[in-house]
Amino acid sequence: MLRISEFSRLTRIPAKTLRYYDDIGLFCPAQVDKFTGYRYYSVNQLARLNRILALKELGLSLEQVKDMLDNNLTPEQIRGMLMLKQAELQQQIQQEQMRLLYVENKLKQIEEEGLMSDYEVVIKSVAPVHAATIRATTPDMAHIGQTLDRAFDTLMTYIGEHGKQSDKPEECGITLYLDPEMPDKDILLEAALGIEGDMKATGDINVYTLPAIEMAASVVHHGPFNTLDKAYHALFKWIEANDYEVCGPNREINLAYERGGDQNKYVTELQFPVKKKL
Amino acid sequence: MLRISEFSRLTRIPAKTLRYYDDIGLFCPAQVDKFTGYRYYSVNQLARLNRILALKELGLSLEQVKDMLDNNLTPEQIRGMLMLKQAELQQQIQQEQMRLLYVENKLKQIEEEGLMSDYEVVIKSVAPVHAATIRATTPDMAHIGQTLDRAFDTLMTYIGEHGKQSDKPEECGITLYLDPEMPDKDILLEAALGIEGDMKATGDINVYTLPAIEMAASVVHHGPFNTLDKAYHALFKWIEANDYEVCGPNREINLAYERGGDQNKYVTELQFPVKKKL
DNA sequence: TTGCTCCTCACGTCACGTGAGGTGGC
DNA sequence: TTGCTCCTCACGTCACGTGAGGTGGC
Repeated sequence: MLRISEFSRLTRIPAKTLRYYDDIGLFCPAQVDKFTGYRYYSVNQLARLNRILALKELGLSLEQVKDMLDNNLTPEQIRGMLMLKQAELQQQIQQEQMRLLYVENKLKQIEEEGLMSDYEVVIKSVAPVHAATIRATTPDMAHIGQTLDRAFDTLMTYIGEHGKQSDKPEECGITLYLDPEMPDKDILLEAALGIEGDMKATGDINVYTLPAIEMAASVVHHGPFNTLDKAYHALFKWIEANDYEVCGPNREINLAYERGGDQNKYVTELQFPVKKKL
Repeated sequence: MLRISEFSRLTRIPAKTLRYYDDIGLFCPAQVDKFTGYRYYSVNQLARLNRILALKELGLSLEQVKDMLDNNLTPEQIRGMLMLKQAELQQQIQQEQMRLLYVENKLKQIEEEGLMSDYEVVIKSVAPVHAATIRATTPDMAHIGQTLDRAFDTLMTYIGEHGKQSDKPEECGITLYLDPEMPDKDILLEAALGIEGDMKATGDINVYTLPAIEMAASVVHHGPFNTLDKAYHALFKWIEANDYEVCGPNREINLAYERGGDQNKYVTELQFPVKKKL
């Protein structure tokens, strides 16, 4: 019989850990002195301990290891647990590789642009928006302001007469860009305002639910619209560098906007639906 | 100003998490009602929040994120943190890939041999052993028992006269196999017994410290020596399947052995120094 | 006998999640 | 007014590590 420190030295498992395994009933000493509480281990216990260590190495929790060893599971159950673990590990590896790419790109960015950039891109999901919308075109970005003002005016008037506007800040001014950019072509866009309850559509006005976006690359721009291109640029660069690709029409969300108000107080979120390449 | 639930919906961060970030001083509401304690957030806070989320996505801890945002670190410090994280991630990925391989092989093994095998291989380190040793050769494995008995007898006698034997169970009978297997050649081996303190060498007896093994693939065999080949077989198979390679002389450790005693009570550990391929 | 080893609490870790129980706001 | 939202504890998670304070073994 070996004392805990001897068994610890033999197995290279810290004594504290052996005590812990005893506490949770995973691996108990062959014998415990009734009076002193001293734990005594036998070399025959190495079989079980090695089984535990091997299963732990697979990434299973101690709870799962205990399950596998004590509740003699069917081969099917064991296969099931291992296959689940396999899938988990594959996912984790993917995630870590993504993180690694993030870190590498952040390092590059710091070298190129110095310290932290003004635009931090995050991946988020976007909820569906029940909205009234209207489509419009504009020949170039220089006139987009007027086009949108007119579109939103029409929408507001219509909603005021036929229903109720949503008061959620993220639904109070959404612009969708429907076409991928085409030089020498009009830009097709859709203005949308969230509404509460149902409402009928008429003529130019559509009423439907903008779909949720599972994965949107999002960036927030503070300040006037005429510097929005910087935000777009940062976003494109990030998407490219981190192996995403755009997979749907992008949106602009007016989070703080007042027509004629102080443009420095504007807050606009850009959302691009994306998916991982490959 | 937005209430916590609104800000939570907008950012897709659970309210509980926002409260937690407030608690730890990482991200506090723009305003807190003195009487009700209600938290109020502003869309202008999105800049900081996104910065936090982006850095968190890199795998940094909230503590580190706070550091980077609040203690305006030098670019060099920030680069340092990111490069450290990069190295950590690379290591983690390697580890997970190893685990994945373990799981896959365990699945294969279950298919081939049914449920759990008798031999669980673990990777462990082995401490250096200060020992007296003696070399011997044997023409084939059939005569190894006698060869070793003689070698250990000689050692014991010598140690009894010139020093003191170690009482650590893992040092009471070590056999090293010095040659890679060569058919038609004698097998060269070295018997070693741990000793306490120093001791002079004479003639055939060497006194030195068996080196530590950083990574040893280890398996424990219970029962008579004539079935040890099963343990060897399991070990070789495991090493091969999991992309390790042997990188030094292997050892047999007698953990429970009594000459002429009940062979079913024998416990023997096999240790192969290994390293990862590639 | 003295120092060594072992023992049992109890608390900390990390980023929250999960109630419990209570109060303000509309 | 009623139900909804928000608040603050307090506890749990996972696999231990880190003391504190005390006792048996050689």
